[in-house]
Amino acid sequence: MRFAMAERRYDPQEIEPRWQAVWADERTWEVANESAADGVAAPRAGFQGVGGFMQPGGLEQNSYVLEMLPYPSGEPHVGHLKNYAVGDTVAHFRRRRGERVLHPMGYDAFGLPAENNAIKTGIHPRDATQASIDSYRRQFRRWGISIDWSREFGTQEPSYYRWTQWIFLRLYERGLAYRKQAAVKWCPKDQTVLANEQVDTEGRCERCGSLVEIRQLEQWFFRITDYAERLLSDLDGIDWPEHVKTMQRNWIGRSEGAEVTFRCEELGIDYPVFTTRPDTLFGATFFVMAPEHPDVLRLAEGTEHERQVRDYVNHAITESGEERGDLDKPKTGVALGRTVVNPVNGERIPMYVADYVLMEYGTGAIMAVPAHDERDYAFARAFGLPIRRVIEGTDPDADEQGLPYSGEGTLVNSAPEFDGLDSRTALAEIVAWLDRGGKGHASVNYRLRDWLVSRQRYWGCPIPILYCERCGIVPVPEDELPVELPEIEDYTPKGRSPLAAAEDWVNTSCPTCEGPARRETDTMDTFVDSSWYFLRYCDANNDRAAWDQAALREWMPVDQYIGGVEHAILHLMYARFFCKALSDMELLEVQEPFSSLFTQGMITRDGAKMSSSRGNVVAPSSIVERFGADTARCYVLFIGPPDQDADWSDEGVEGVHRFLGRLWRLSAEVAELAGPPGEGSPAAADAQGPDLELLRKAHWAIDKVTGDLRRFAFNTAIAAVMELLNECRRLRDAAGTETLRFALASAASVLFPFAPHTCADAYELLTGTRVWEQPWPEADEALLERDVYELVCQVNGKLRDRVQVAAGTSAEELKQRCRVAPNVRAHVDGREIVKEIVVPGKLVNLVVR
RNA sequence: GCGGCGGUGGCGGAACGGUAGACGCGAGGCCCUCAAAAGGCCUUGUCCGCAAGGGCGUGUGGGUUCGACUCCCACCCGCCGCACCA
Repeated sequence: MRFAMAERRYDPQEIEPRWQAVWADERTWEVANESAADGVAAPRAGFQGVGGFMQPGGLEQNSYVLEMLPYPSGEPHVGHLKNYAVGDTVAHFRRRRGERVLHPMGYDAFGLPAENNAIKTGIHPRDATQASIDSYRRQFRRWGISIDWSREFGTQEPSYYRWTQWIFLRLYERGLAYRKQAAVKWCPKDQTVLANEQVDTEGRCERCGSLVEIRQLEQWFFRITDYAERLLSDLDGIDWPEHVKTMQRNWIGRSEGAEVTFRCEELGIDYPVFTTRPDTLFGATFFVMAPEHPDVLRLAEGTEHERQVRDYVNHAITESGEERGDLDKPKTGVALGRTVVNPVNGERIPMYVADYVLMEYGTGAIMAVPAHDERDYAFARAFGLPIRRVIEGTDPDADEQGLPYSGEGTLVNSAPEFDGLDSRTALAEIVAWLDRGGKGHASVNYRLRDWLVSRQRYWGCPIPILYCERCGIVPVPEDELPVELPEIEDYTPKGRSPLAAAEDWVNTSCPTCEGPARRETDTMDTFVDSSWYFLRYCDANNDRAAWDQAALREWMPVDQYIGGVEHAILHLMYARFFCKALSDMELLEVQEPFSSLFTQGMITRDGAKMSSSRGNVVAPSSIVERFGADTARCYVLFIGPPDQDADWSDEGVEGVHRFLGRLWRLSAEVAELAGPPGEGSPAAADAQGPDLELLRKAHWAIDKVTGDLRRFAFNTAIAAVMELLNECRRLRDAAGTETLRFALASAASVLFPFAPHTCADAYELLTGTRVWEQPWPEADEALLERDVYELVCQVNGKLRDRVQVAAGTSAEELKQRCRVAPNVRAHVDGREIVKEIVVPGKLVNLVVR
């Protein structure tokens, strides 16, 4: 036994802070802007910068690796740990491959939890937020994440939100920020309005779960709908998970069709409707408006239905989204006592109000074609309205009972010039006919609504707008930015922003006419703050501008973005919109912020989401204290494929910890035994026996980890290093110390992105050098191929034997070797070989009869 | 209802159409120790068999193939989106 066992203890609590101090002192992970003469710190003199050694010509590629910024509340949870473990691994891997990597950190620090906490405790949101930020920063540093801390900021800092306001004003100038009166979604618990995206399917606030109410309010919106088409089509060009793209496509909800005008002759008003099936126009037998439609009451006024309509509308608009959205409930509605004229045939059809028509979509009114639409059909049956078939399906059997039929087919009962046409042709011709007569036109409709950004809350970015009695809406002049949040006494929301109570702050004078003016008291949706933070990182310390274009050119777009799938629509769509809008203003040169997106899966415990109410929360800090940061990081990556959900296991953590301990201890022992590094590196050419075997395994592992890192298969990458270490342990007595040194150094080198402290330490013990300054190792192709391998011998596809053969053995020879293998003979004897399949390097399959 | 993802040992999970179960956990046996902790060595899909070996095995049923966890068809189950979007 050459090695004394377990003499040295693996002590991450000593190792990890030691290396963290080196990286902090030397500012190892900072990158300077090449373009910049601004505030971004340049690396310390004398330090070459990571990657510089790889491409002496200075040809390094810049790359930008970013994890979604955290909302700081309390201390980070395991979801953060996984998020930053993935990002840091990617960042390290890219650096070692010669890229200059921008890997910054910040905090999405405005938001309701801090404000609600202030209401409860009286602690200023600013102070509570600052405490959380400090705690997050402390943890991230303790995790050893390779952050460029010189670019850190929080979105609540005036030096940041000054530029959020500046962007708001740019959007306002362009007409992309506007104010309008609308039916908006109001959360009664959070006491603020919400954007459509922030209300879930059941009509609940995505933050607190309360059922939202609808209110008529005048609010600020961003005109994201102007970008619907580009937001949709540009999805094709970005490397994002398909399911995220699908979710965005569904959310944007593009549909092609036509807008057709129906005229109410009694009142002389035109009502356009959107339809995707203008080919069914002749089948329209009634007309339906949403209860929220502004004309409904006016239409019914003076008719015998007035009272009924009024009652129905009142009921419908107070009904919750959940009740109204119930698909199983029978259709309800009330006749308006008015008619509209179908433009294609001049028919007068009755008007109804019904809650199955939504004000938010299309024009808030529809033509109803009961024969060819399920919902209209249900309504027609309930109200005894005529059903007229105008499309005959292609399937002749399904016809008579087959209503409603929503497929394509041949037109019937329409007009002589259209009857007999197939629905597609008819659709085009009918639209053309409408267009000629000024009765309609082809049209594209989107489900996407404009982004409501006003919030009636305190702890957010003030909207930089004034209301002047004389001049109306006046933007705050740029040189007066930021409009800072005033100090207030009472955060309690009262249906309007708490800022409204800050009289001294609210009352100001108009910059144009110098008359009295009042400040906008709403703050911005916090998703505004996070829609551009990745731009600010590129030039984080610029106090003259939001950014310098040259800085953006250097880093944007983000090469690899990493975060949770819960932002698939919200943040990821808003950020895309900002990019497009800013680029139209020539403030930015990219159209898409995130070239490549990775969405990590959730970590659950006992199959359930971790939450303090369930009491199943695993605090990363407790894991780090017990096992060290490297164990915590490796574990969350080893647990399974990183894009899938995974269940936490305490035993699994211990397993990873044992592995890191074995790696470190064996490295320490080999380093001690082998003496100072440098001399006698193992030459592959003359290695043989166990040395060759171990060398091969090392190169195999290098190759495997490299490939796995490229495809984000972190779990199998770690498994490969485990295999290499197991091989080192198996051969520790048989192989030479230099071979062992090489094998262990290789293990430490490729595991460094996952477990940077342990690997930096082991690597230094073994080689006397800093692993992060070494280029990523390359596997020796020659050593990846075996000179002997195990040939699998199958009979009728079943494994019957294995034989050792030399690499390069001919197919004929392989067949022969297979045929004579003892257990193969037992299965072949007395039967006829009808076919022999040879897969060189793998197997031979004998087909017998 | 529509769309997406998934279903493999006791558990988490591996497997370019080519040895199913890598790696880890757990479990069992053993070593070290006065003992414990830590560490080390071995076994571990399942059934039959002393063994050699054989049968069965990747949600279900079909198909393609010399060969299917992998490809095709039809289902079942679970999770996640979306859903009266005209």
